[in-house]
Order: sequence, then structure tokens, then C-alpha cells
Amino acid sequence: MSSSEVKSWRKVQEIVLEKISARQWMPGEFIPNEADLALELGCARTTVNRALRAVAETGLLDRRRKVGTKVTTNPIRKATISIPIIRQEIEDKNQAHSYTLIEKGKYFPPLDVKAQMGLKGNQKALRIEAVHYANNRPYVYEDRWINLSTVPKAENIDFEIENANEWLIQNAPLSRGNFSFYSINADKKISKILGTSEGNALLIAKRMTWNGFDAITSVKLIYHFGYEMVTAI
Amino acid sequence: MSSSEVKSWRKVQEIVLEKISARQWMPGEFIPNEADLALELGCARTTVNRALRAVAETGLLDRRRKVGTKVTTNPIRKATISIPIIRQEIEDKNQAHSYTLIEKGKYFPPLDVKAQMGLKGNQKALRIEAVHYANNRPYVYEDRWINLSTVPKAENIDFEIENANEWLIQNAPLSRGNFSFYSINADKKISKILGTSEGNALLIAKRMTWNGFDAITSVKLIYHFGYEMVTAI
DNA sequence: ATTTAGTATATGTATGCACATATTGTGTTT
DNA sequence: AAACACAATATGTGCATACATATACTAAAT
Repeated sequence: MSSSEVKSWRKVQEIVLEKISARQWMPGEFIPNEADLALELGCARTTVNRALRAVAETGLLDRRRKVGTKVTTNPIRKATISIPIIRQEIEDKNQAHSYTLIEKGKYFPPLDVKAQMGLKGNQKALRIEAVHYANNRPYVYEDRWINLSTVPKAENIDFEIENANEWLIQNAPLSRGNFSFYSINADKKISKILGTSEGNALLIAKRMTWNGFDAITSVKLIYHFGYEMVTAI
Repeated sequence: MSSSEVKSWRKVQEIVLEKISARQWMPGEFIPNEADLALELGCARTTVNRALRAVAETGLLDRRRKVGTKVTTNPIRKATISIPIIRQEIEDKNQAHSYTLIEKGKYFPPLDVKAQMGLKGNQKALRIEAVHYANNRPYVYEDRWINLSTVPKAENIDFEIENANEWLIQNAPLSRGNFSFYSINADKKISKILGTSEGNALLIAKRMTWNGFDAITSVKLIYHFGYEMVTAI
């Protein structure tokens, strides 16, 4: 069938996706092992391995040593959402980006931030509040806490000129993090900042990032009314 | 330096990440080519290739044939958000899942859904409205359109018993999709369904899935007030 | 019956080699 | 000067082979 002159791992991947999609390999079912597939498709096991690994990365296959490879039962598992630099996101929509710093100073962060950063009682953190605009209309409000014991340099940066979002990406080394989305009703302060009515439903993306075990920053991005965050599966 | 007895591509990856993180290789700068790196690290080029590919996949390196590999100037953070089956998500929190079908019938879908599904003027689609409960408290309202030309079987399924979310995952092959998040204020109908007050800010996850070029389903999940969707980067 | 040890097996990885492919740069022809 | 051909180069890929590693299964020891 599908064995006619295969060569690239992409072709193998295509065949595999096809078999899954056509339900020739049903969810939960084990697929043939690499060696057999290689034989059937007329290529090296390495090639099959490469293809299966790629498919597994998308979440459509589940692979375990000695056990085998099976089709994932609930396939729509992973959506990769990319978090661009805010300025870039705005410019990609062909809109002009501008930025205003509302507040920069050292304060005691709220308890949840403090706990996540592992700060002691007497330690302050750097608070940044800013707004990004697209074509001079409020786009997103940035409410950020920076851990000064991890990124001490941040204290002396002029965040009027350079926005914290980009500065951190450029200057704080890579990290792991977590991410969450939720929704709030605009209060008086936020509605004023974002130029919307009080009570309007706003999307929030909250992010916390670490470098190893060192917390770097915790940021809450509150988007303008009507904003939709789009991503592809 | 780092050349002491390297063997696995993971080790190479680690070294590479370290060099980027330590800004030994600056953003925008070309890094040594694979062959040189292999020599320096004492391993095969294949191994270096594997490592660099992996790093490039995270967005930290930019690779082009003949040109070379450079450190990305504006790394885009990628968050992988996993979309579990609703019942599973609830049960994972050790809560009891229950489910009520509100509506099932053939209707003309709204224009955006119609366009996305590529339906003609006289074609109806299957509308499913349902609510999922966690410990008998409303968890999420499911507002779904199913493309009957792609999944004709859906019409005869008893969605009182089997919930559409799971049935589709099990029975409709799919290949791609997109995803978006936004926020709305609860209207009269939704607030009643989700047992919350009118006007409250609710998180919506909207999803559209295709198999090849055939649209399968479009679904809007409106979560209960206070819901937070968590994911890891 | 329970623990332990051993073995078989499917995937994971490393390597050397060869060739493919994209892209830049160079040089030659018009 | 413009067009074209060609070589040089870095990454991309395929393959055969060998060994590593996780883990299910089985048999032996307690």
C-alpha cells in the first residue's frame, strides 16, 4: 500500500498522520513497532524513529520504551501559544506601538507574588506599571513585579524609555514559567487606564517566570475590552 | 572548557543553552558551525545537529542552510497549553462530573461559523448546547456546532447520554485547528445557566477543528465565574 | 504468596558516512 | 552592467550499525 518508494521522514510522518486521521490506527491502539514499520515502508528504523518522534511531539502519539507507541486517546491536547513581544504583536497588525510608564518603584509585593518569588518579609520587589498603545488606543495594561535579587540591574534601568517587557526578554536569561488566563470585570482604575467602561469583561494573561530556581518576574497583562488571543493547535 | 567528555545530545543542548544564557553567544550573533562545534565538544556532527535542532525548536536559535545558526534576537516564548477532556479535567480535581444537554437540533449557524465551515446558504448544522457540572455546580457551558457533511453520524447520537466533547474526540478524526481566548460579560441566559450574576466577566475558549479541509466542529466553552485556565511554558 | 533476579523487547541515542538542498558569493559571458 | 553558470558552504537528511535504557514478563528464591 503505502510502501511505494518512501524516503524522507516527512513522508513517513505524512503516512502516519494519514493512518491516524483515517482511523486505520484507532485511538488507544498500539501501532506497529519501529522495526516493522521501517520494513513495511522500506526505510531505515532511524527514519521511522524521526517521524514518530515528530508526531509524538504534537501529542498525537504516546511513546514509551519497551512498551511501544500508541495513538493518544484524546488528541486535541496541545495548543502551542506563542507569546510575542507586545510591541511586535502590535506592529504585526500594522499598528503603531507606543508605551507609557505609570509607576516604577520598590514595594512589598502582594502575598501570592511574594510566595511565588520566595521573598522574605522585609524584601521589596520592583513594581512596574505601564500601558502599551496600538495607534494611540490602549492595548494592554502591564502590571509587573521584578525580583531584584535575581535581576538587580533592573533597578537602574529607565523604563520610561525601554519597556520592561522587552528589556527582560533581552536581558534576563531563559527560564521556565507558568501561565494562566482568566477574566475580570474592569474596576474604576483599570477602566480609566484602558479607556473602557467599568464592569466590562477583560481578558488577563498572568505569567510567572523563573531562571532555574530563581524567580525573575511576575506579570499580569490586562488586555483592552474586546481583545481576543488567537493561537493554533 | 566545556569539551570534557560529552556524549549525549542533551548534554550538548545544555551547553548550548548555557552559552546563550551566559551571553557568551549574544543575541543576533552567529554561533560556530556544526562541524566545528562537534570537534570542540568531541562528538559527532549528528549529535550537535540534534541538539541545535532541539534548541531551535524552542525558538532560541535561528537556523538557515548555508547561512548558519544564530541566536534569536527576540525569542518568542512558547507556551504549550493542553486541552483536556472536560470530564477528565473535573475528575482530576477530585470532583464529580455531571452533564446536561440543553439543546440538540439542526439550525442555520451564525455567519462566522458558517463561513469557517464553508457551508452553503441552505445547509444546516447540528447545534449542541450543554452544561458540565463539577460537584453539581456549573463548570462550563458548551455551545457547539457540528458540521454534518463531515460527521453525519453525529445526528443520530444521543447526546443526553454521551457528551459531545468526548464523542467527537473519539469519533471524528482531526488534523488541525485553532484556538482563541477572550472574555465576555454574562448575559441573562448565560448567567442563569452558569448560576452567576449578570455582567460578571467570564472566560471563553473558542475552538475550531478541521480534518484536512473539512471543518468538523466549532465550539465555544464559557467557563464559570472565577475560572482560571492554567498552563506551563 | 512475596520478593528478587533475570531476560526479552521497543524505544532512545551515538556515530561515520554519503548525499541532498538552500543560499551566498564569485567569476564569466553577453 | 546585467545575466548566467558554477563552486563553495552550512544545514538537512538517510542509512547501517552498535549499544543504552526503561520496563513488562517470567522464573527462581525466599
